[in-house]
Amino acid sequence: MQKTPVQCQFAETLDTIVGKRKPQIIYLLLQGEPLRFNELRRLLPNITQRMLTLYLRELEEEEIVKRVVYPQIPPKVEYSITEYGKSLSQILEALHQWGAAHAERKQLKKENNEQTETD
Amino acid sequence: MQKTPVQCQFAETLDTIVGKRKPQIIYLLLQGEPLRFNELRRLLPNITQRMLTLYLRELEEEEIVKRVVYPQIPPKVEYSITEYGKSLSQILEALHQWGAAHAERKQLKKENNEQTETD
DNA sequence: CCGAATCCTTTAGGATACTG
DNA sequence: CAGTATCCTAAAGGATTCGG
Repeated sequence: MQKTPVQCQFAETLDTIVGKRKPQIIYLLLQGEPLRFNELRRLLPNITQRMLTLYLRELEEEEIVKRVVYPQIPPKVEYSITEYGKSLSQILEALHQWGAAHAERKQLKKENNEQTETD
Repeated sequence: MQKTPVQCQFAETLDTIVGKRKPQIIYLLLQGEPLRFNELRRLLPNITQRMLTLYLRELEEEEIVKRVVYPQIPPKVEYSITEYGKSLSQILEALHQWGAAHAERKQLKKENNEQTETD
């Protein structure tokens, strides 16, 4: 019985959340309100139907997101976060906060460079 | 003055830590001990010199990792985590733990499927 | 409204050989 | 020992078109 290597732990998690706009999709659904396909589309600037569909299928596959089809004309499909998906909340928040701090730091560094260049 | 969109916060962070073995490199250096190039190579199964170099350069660029060259023959270079790099610790831990839990869940699900297939 | 199917471009990652 | 330099493949992302 082989212990799962450290490497895989990261890979498992990152495979789940990595993708150009996957984190944002999860983040939007973590707000609690179910969202329809075209609502998500509007909230994700310039995303193609293909990519949105792909991301949602992947998230559905891993039971992060629940897909509910209302059999009516015109069709209506709602996506919402699952209980399991909510377990990603801390990670997303951590990523979000670090990103903000990082951007700030970059900005400061840039200003410092501009400062010292004129010395 | 435009507010940084939510999307970018995730992108900033993920750009920093995403890569097939980047998280593991950070994780290894977070242990505290500086590591030499070939030590890292040994600790990262099957990584090529090229990829290790690339990852390290990227991390150095973002000041996550500090590179120290000892001018001697044969050459000696040590890589260590920076104070700033340590701020990634929580994120890495969170990813690590979720990955472990996720793997466990997957395993349970698989067992359940095998169970119900024989009903 | 919510997709599937097809085709195309870009990038990440790797194999291999060479060097101060 | 610690890298560079080339070349190559697979996968991610995207543009566009079609359909129930």
